[in-house]
Order: sequence, then C-alpha cells, then structure tokens
Amino acid sequence: MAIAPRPFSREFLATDTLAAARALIGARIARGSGPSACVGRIVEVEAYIGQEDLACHARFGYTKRNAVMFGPPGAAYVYLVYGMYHCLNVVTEAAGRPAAVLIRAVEPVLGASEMRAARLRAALGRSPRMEADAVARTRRRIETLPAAALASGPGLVCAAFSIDRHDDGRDLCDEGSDLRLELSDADEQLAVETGPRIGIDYAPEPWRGRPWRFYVPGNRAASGIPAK
DNA sequence: GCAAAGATTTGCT
DNA sequence: GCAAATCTTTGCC
Repeated sequence: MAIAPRPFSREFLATDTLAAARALIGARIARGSGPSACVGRIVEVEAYIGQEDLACHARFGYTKRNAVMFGPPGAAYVYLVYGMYHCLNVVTEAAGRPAAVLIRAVEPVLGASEMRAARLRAALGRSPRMEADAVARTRRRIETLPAAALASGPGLVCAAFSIDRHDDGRDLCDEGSDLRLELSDADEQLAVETGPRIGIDYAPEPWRGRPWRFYVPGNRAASGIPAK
C-alpha cells in the first residue's frame, strides 16, 4: 500500500527562498487525480529573489504579469515566455516581497503516457496550420521520446502538465488543488548541486553569476543544459 | 503609440 | 551550431 503524500509546507516557503529551492528538489508536483493523474519529481529549479535581483521579473516593480509574486507564498506564478512557452514558479517569502522558484525540470513518476499526450497537444496546438508531414514528424518525435525527456525543461514541464496562465495564482499547497506540490516519505534524499541560472545573460553581475540554480547531478531529466 | 527583447524549444545547415 | 517561431511586456518617443 502506498504512503499517502502530504502537501508541501507553506510556512517553509514563506521564509528563505534559497532553502525552499533546495527543499523543492525531490518534492513532487501533481496534476489531477484518479487514473489520469500526473505526478513528477522535481529535479531542477532556480531561485529569483526580490526586486534587487536584476534577473527577476520583479526588477521593474509590481506589474500585471508578476502580480502573483507579490502575493502570499505557495501560489503558482505562471507566465508566457518567447510568445510560446509557459513557465511555472512557486511563490516564496512573505506577501509583499516578490520571490519565486522556477521549476525547470521534472522526472515523471506517474502518468507518463498522459504527459506524452499533453506534450503532443501542446506541440500541435502551437502550430495549427502545420502541414501533414510536419504533423507526422512531430507526432513521431514526441511518441519516441524517453520518459525522462517529457518534462526536462521549464517550457516542457508546463506542456507535460498542461500548465498555462489559467493556473496563475493557484494555491500549490492546498491538497485539494488540481495542481499541487506534495512530499512523499517514499522518496529518498537526493544529491543536489548548484550553479548559475540559465538564460539570464541580460542580468549584470553579481546576479548573473549567483549560484541560484539547484539540480540533481547526472539526472537524465535535468541534464538538458545548454552547451555554452 | 511603437520598437525591442525575452527565466525556450525546435529544426535545419 | 545557429536561427526561427511567436506574442506579451517593457521602455522610450
């Protein structure tokens, strides 16, 4: 019999974003319930902390897009990047202080076939006018992906779990939520390494070099690191 | 009001 | 290894 998961502690998210980021490694993200439920283990995250962090979306202050980051901890901050992909963050620290942890990669635990179907829906939905042979190529590519590659990037996590801006502001610490964070006693402690955040070349030092990316070394789902 | 760039992924050279 | 795809948000005129 399976051990019942418990919701991720909001009080813990409320204090220190770097500690929260580290603790989120190995935690689970869950979507839905019953036979179509999807569950994954978080294996890569990044911390974005406050208006002073010039890599953080809050660096321009309060805006319509980043409003949720200024709210209470435990909420989902979901935004659209590059006009096509969504990114999921977990809001941290007390209300009024904008900080969050970006979920960069997840290892499928349950519902991999559901995630694959969601990836396909996302890919085809993005380009509605794709030619028939392009559709076939895309379908073949996604159908042959190893399970570990289904959510191995921030945009892919959202595609696999069908996360979009409808989920912006959702409470991830509520066990009744359709999208939520969970801890399971069945999970062993994972090794964690740190490094600079990815894709923030626009940020000046010291922010660009801050080792605020946390990941499980050698994990296949987390290994999608740009070559540069 | 308009131009520019972005916490990415994919496909082609 | 590089550039395109795509659209919201930001920043300047």
